[in-house]
Amino acid sequence: MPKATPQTRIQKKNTDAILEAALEVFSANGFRGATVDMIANEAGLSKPNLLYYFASKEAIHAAVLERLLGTWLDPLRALDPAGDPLLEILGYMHRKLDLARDYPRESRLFANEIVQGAPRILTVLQSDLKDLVDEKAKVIATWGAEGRITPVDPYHLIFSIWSMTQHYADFDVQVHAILGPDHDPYPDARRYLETLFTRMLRP
Amino acid sequence: MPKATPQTRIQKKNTDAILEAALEVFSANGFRGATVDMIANEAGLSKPNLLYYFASKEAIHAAVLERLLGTWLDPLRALDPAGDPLLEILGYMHRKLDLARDYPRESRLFANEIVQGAPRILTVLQSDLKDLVDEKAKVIATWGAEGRITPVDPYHLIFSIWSMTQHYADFDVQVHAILGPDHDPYPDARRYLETLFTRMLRP
DNA sequence: GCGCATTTTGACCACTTGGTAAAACCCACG
DNA sequence: CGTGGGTTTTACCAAGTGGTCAAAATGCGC
Repeated sequence: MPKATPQTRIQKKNTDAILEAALEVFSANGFRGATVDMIANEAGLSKPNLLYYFASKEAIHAAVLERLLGTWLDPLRALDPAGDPLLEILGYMHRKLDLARDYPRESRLFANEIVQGAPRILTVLQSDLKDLVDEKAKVIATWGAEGRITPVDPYHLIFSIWSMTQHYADFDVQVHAILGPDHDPYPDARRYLETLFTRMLRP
Repeated sequence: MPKATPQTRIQKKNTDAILEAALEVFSANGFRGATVDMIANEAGLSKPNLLYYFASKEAIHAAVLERLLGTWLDPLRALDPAGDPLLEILGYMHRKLDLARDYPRESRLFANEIVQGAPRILTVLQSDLKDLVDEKAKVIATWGAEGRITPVDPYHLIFSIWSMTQHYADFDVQVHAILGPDHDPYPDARRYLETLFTRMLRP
């Protein structure tokens, strides 16, 4: 087994290839639908070789999730209590929409996990995510109480930003089934969501 | 193999039990995560006995999906072009939210299927669903053009209703990870979504 | 170019899984 | 009764799966 922190050039190259391949395969098939062989194949390695770098299928999945978690939480972390309320919320929505457009596989990976009960990340949701959301919900509630935006339930405001932006990544095939396969939904989505949040929140 | 349309009392009882069990198991584990044994067990039958009623795992899945499709499209079908625009859209949103609350397994079944590329229902989405959405989008666009509601992109309006309401069923464990396991989110969600759509759409 | 640690492979295993075959069972009807 | 249709079970595959292991191949510092 290689050391905990990859050191040699070849270790870094292979672990990177494995994580990239695992993201591709897990996001497209879910945990149980993915096989170690698929991931090894996608990474250009043999199955035993892949298992030389990661102890098990679970371990690969955990590593992929952990690597993504930061990226996934950053847009909310960046919501600035000192900024202009409406612009801050619109900015958060824009960052999440960009994330859905640029990292759809990551979005689908989380979606797969959570739809099936989040057995592998529930504790992280209950600690890190909850703490972060509680903190930012308080900020938004204050803005509402001060009359700087329309007072709305801050938790459900955050849920609505998550759901509407991630929808374009997670339900991508449904969106394209309706709008046509060549239609890029993101420009219109951006305009629509801007209108929606602006009209709802502007005092 | 039993006839195409169940006739005997015992056939009806067993096919019903199988479809109910399959909904439970498929929605909780996805297609590949579900096993025929799990479904048989949940239905109180042996595996070969279950396969006496349905030719294959795929056949069970197809039957469950088909049975649900009507239920899933009805709320949009009921949107009345002759009604009051804002009330019609709010009514649609309410019906979808009630569906998420009362039929979360059905919602998750679709979510699982679509997140993984909808391999088994893509054609239905491209025909039945698309036609219905096109029709209702035209109605909403007319309301906007007539100034009876704020003009917004009707397709993205429909997407936003889907995503925000289904979020409470599909991402249920995440919602509860943040709000606490005993918190019922639906009353607050209803108020929030009413505010959101009313403020966005009221001319 | 030598020797050692790292990396890769081929062969293999135990277990799960979807599905089958045929015998056994049930039970309404004559 | 008893018999014949529908129903259920027992025993069983073949394929696929996650994972192991020892040996072979390959770097890489000296």
